Amino acid sequence: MKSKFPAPTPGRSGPRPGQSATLRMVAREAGVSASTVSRIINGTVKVSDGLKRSVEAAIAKFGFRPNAAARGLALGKTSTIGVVAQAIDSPFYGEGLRGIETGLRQRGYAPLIMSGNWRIEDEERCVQELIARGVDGIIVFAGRLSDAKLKGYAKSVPIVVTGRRLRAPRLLSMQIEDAKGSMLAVRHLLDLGHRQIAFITGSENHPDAIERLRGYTQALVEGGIDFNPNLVAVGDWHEEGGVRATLELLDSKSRFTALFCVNDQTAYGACLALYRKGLSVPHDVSVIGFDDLPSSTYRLPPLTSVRQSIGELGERSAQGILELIAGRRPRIAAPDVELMVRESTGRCPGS
Amino acid sequence: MKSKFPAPTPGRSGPRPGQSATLRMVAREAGVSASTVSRIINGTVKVSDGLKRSVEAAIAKFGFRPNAAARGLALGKTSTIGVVAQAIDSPFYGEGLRGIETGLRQRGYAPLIMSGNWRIEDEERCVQELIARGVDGIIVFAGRLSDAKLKGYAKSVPIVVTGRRLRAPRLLSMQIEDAKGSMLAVRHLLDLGHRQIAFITGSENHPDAIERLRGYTQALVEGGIDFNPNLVAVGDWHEEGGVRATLELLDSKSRFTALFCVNDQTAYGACLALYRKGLSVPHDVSVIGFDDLPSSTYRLPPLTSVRQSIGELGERSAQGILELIAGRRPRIAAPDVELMVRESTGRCPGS
DNA sequence: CCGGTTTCTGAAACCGGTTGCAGGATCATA
DNA sequence: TATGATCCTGCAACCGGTTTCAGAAACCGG
Repeated sequence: MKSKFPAPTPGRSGPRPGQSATLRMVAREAGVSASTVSRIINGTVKVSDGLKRSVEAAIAKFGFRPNAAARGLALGKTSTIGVVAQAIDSPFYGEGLRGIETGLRQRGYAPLIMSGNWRIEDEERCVQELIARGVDGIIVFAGRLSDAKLKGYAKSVPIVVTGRRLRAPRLLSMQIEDAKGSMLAVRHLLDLGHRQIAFITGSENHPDAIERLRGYTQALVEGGIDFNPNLVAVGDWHEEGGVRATLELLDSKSRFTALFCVNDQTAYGACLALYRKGLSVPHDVSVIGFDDLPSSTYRLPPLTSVRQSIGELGERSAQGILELIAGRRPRIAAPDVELMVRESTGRCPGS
Repeated sequence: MKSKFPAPTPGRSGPRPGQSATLRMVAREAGVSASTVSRIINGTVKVSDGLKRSVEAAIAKFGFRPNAAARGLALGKTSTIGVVAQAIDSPFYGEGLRGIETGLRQRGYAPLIMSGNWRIEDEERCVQELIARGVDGIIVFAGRLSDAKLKGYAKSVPIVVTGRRLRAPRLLSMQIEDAKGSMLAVRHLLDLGHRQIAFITGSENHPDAIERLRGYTQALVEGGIDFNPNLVAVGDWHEEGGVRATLELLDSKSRFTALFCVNDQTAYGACLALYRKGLSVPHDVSVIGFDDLPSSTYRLPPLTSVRQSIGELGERSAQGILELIAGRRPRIAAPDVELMVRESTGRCPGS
């Protein structure tokens, strides 16, 4: 009953030259059964010292590493966490992914990253693909997927989602304090004597953008200033949108001495546009961003920004998903926002 | 002979609420055998129309997606490509990873990304871990691992490595034309009348840094200028190193009117340091970077840089690894370097 | 109307680890 | 020394797909 079954010949590549060793090969080499080797590797039970030594020798000899697919199949887990990002190449996501990787690595998990490209259907495809790949959990980093869908998916796999507030079993959401961050920024500008403060938002219907706009208006009102819709322009979260929106603002009749941008990349664009128009930051216009990307420290001038430590958020997401997997109900919140004052903001010219 | 074997109870989580359907469940529902369902899904053989329809109905009903671990085990492949990056959060790698993901996605592969953190031992751990996870191939994006090790690993799995030239079976290397890029940059500066051109390198023993330095000296020599070691400073590939190195250069007695940096991030730091010292770019000093990161277009002033389309490099790496997996010997080279002239370079003040 | 194809379909082996159960060896106790 | 408790280890079932082989059904021409 050994091998009536002919070699399966997977694909056309044939048996690999360096074909990795199997558990049974190690077992045969060490003169024990596969179960014993497995138990030694996982430390499931104690085995006699002699055996242990010889098995370890055999493992070393073959350079054996248990096949993850087989192990995953048997255990029903893959030690892999799916991550849905939106654009793997944006500095924002880069930092978050680093945090996630760091958080997962130390527990023996690895991230399987996919990009949603800000498209709801791409995102959905990602989630399904990840589930099919049997990830043990999914982290949705700032997605667009509907709450209902997310809850539904949470039935088949634990989910951590950032950027919204949502309660469901086996799901953890972490909301950045967008409004609070905006208020910090605007208050800082008010303190500097600015009264005409413009705002460049992201895509108009994006929840984060909406919240940040809300914080902006609220802080203005608290400062006794009327909200002026002409001082709000629409960007696209990227530098390009920042340039465009800033030019629009400058072309409109409304004057402003300070500019608060929905994120740092938008602020970068804004600074460039101001520079093109011969305006100096912060002399003529103060500029504040949101996110505090690492490179903001090195802008000219260094950009004042609302810090929301994305890296930390990533690490916490990782921690959260692992807790969920362990069956616990984690109570983890996003890190606090905080204003990093640098050189792109200064006293209002006239004041 | 149904189930004398008690439920294995994987972990403590028990059977999941939304436990995904299995092939046999679908088969039972459709009144056929598992083999038939498998064949229909993979299109291995033709089946009668009626069966096909009812099986598809059953699949849809359960929302069935074949378990990737099981499939991987049976097929001996995982449709996953391991990627060893160095720092997932650097803009450089971000762009490369996007390219890789794009290239893989369309062929049904997904990247499993790990960070080597520029440490050779981390990198090695990554590669081993990836192999254990049964990836079908590995892309090493600008690594430090020795050529010999790499060749060794290539015996167990196809490898694409960027940033060096190396020939081995089942291995494809793609070398960026570092020296050529440097020469483009320096020649541009020479054309603008600069004669004192400084250079900030990366970590001193890094192959890319060495090559870029070589291109720099060669272009100088061709321009009839002696190489002056006092005009070379050491950075760390990051903004911080650029700042430090620039300050060192300024403090030294050697004057310079142009500054070529080993990469864009270093150039960002250099610009900041110049700004701090009251020097204007490009009025007092011209600055050129290398990589042409997306954000370089939006620097103040927009940075002149040697473009080496990392995204394209990533896509080609993806294409290369898939070719290797298919058993072919791809002939793919890195994209050409090209100088993007922007506003951080201008005519030499005195000329 | 029958033997020979051709086409489908199902049973079962297999991928490579994990683990419940049971049997043998070892040890302690009466 | 007999006997029950404790340890250790091997057998074999199982995870969930894939694939070979063989048998059944449908189709062919003679």
